[in-house]
Amino acid sequence: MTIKEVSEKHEITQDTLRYYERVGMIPPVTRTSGGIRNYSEEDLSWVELAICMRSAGLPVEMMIEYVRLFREGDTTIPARLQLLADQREILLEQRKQIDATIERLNYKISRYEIAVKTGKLTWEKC
Amino acid sequence: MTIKEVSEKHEITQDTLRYYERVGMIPPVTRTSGGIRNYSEEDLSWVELAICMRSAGLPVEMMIEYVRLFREGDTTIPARLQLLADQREILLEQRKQIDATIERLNYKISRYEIAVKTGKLTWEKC
DNA sequence: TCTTGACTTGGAGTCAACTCCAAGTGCTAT
DNA sequence: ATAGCACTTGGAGTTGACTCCAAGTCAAGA
Repeated sequence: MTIKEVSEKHEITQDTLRYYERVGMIPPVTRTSGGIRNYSEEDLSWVELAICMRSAGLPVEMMIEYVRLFREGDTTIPARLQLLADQREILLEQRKQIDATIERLNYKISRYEIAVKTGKLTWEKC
Repeated sequence: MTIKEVSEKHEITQDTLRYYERVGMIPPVTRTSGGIRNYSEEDLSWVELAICMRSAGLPVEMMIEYVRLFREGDTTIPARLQLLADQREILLEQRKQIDATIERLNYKISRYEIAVKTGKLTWEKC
């Protein structure tokens, strides 16, 4: 699969795909004899994983570390487990924060909906 | 309340508090006759709101817009309602993404936990 | 009064994560 | 075989959100 196809499939720029590879967020991608990227099934799995982690807001740095450990071999399995568990913890925390903010927005929105009918917003400061 | 007290209360640097005010993410803070910040109840509400929105990952830009509308008066109530509803939509989307990533991590972690016992990870590519 | 320390400002610097660019290479269709 | 286009690289530029700094001000205690 060419870089163009991958970029279209995942709605991500070619520049970003090259950037992910350059910084080590995914392992080096398979190339044609001419040096052109030709993403294999496995390369695609890495791309998909990277996009998934990034879209949840996890740092590029953590994926770089994960790939580094992965390429070091099976002895790093406990370290990888720890890394993934840490990131899950961060996401659970982040989700709590988002839920709190959604709740707050729900409250404000309900008050604004009433205000839209009356044309005036009562008591709250902000 | 002084900037020092506010920064300690919310575990945020004084620099960040001044930055929030400077860019208009919160309205201008009450000052003493000598020009020193003296946060009122209302100022504190704004700070708290700003911190809440930021901790969920919403952009500074949107709070600037909200404050701008707020200061324009009651005619902007429908616009503010729209703005808040849009941000809620973004957060709901973001939460979905986080949930998907947590699910993915759960799966990987469970596989790694098995691998830690056997010392070897079977089949998966990454 | 003089010093100390917390405050003020405007502006510059940093960091993560892209995003863009220039110069060069190589497949493909006419 | 040559024009055109998609690809390559290394490196520079951009954006958002802080974070730091220098120079100055002000209130309070020795």
